[in-house]
Amino acid sequence: MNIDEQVDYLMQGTDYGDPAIGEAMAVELRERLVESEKTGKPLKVYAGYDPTSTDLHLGHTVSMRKLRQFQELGHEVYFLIGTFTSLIGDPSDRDKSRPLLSKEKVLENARTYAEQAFRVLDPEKTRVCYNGDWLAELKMDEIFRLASNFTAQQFIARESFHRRWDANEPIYLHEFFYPLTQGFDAHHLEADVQVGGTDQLFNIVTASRKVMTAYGQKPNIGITMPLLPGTDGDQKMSKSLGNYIPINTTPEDMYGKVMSIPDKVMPIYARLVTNWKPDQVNRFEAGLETESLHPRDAKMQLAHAITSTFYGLEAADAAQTQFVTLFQKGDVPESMPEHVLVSGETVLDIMLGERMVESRSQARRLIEQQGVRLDGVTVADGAVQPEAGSVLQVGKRRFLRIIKAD
RNA sequence: GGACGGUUACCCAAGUGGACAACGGGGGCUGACUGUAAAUCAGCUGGCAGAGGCCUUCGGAGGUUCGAAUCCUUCACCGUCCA
Repeated sequence: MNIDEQVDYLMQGTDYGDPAIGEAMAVELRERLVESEKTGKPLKVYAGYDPTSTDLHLGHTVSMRKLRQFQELGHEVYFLIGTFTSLIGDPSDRDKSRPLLSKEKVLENARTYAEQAFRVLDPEKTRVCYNGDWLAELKMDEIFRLASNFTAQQFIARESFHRRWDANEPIYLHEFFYPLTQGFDAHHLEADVQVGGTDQLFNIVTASRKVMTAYGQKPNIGITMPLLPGTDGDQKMSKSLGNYIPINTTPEDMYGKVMSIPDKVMPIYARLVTNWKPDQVNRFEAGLETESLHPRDAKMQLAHAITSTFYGLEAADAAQTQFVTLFQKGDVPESMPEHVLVSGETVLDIMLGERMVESRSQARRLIEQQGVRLDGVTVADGAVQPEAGSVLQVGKRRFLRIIKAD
């Protein structure tokens, strides 16, 4: 790829709200790429992820894919785990402050982050770092120096703070420091490029660049990507909203969760979380618009494509087959957990013993609601004693094969 | 430090002495329907027991009362405003 193609490739899919910012960033990126080619020094590219929970999800992979593209072009990627910043909590686009996490919790969450990230990133070309390593060492005078580059008004003007200010809701002082610490990360890493979601626009474009400038560095280039909506199709994907698709799950679960997204967000998913080429995405969207592509088939393609990038083609095929069997044909899956029958056991006993339900009351309720089947026949009475060889189905998704002891 | 307000089930939130296992919404679950785990509609959503009974729950502890989520005391935590 020549430089212009590289710029196009790297700017593809970015979103800045204000197109002027995007153009400015593209120009700077081009300069930086030219320079890198001349000196032979790869660009330092980073994105930070706050370990506020144990799971990375599809939403995180949007920026990770962008990092991956930089890797493909030979640049150096820093996968920054925000062990320090997550203690503060990013106030971006939140209307509530987040409770402070404990240090232990953060470290526990961070433990498998890198591992999960390597499902997208190239481990060979990725450096993992933790911002607690340097942020915890910051001295007060340095923090003051950083803070003196900003005014309270600049922060209050941000929508997330503004809303809270008007609503008389608390804005804690430490929340102001989040963007500063992020800026310090960029400074510490001597980053050329910082990748993040559009909600990071202020943190990256205003805060980080200003901090770097204050340190006499060349400000990093911001690459901001659109936010991926969650499975509700409305709000941004996040664990706390429960509308997320984790990376660390089963292929079947991932496939099914993608199938549950509303039709309207299929194009965004195609654009942000598949490996499809732009013309492929365009064909997909056009197919949906002209209705030459059936929405169900489209979603199946999407689910298959997404699942296969994380688990491989074979697993995606199997997940698809299972989905068709279970939900389109209403059949029983090929494999399922087994339960060794103890004589005298009732359906109720088994449901509870195998933790298919949390309590006997819940089991009773399910039976009343006709949600429990034995070999496809609705169970009317929890006291029924199943025979070995039968299949117990609870709800749509939970299956158990009852086998006899040998 | 002062004034006022708050703490209710997974989340938001009503309830201010009995009819409260606690309105309503969200979420979740089940069923019907379907192209999907979408949308829509209906039901369920503390536990134990099963003909309607018992136990635990409304920040913690104690008290008043035949009876308390509701009143009193006290403790803890939180918020807004004023300093």
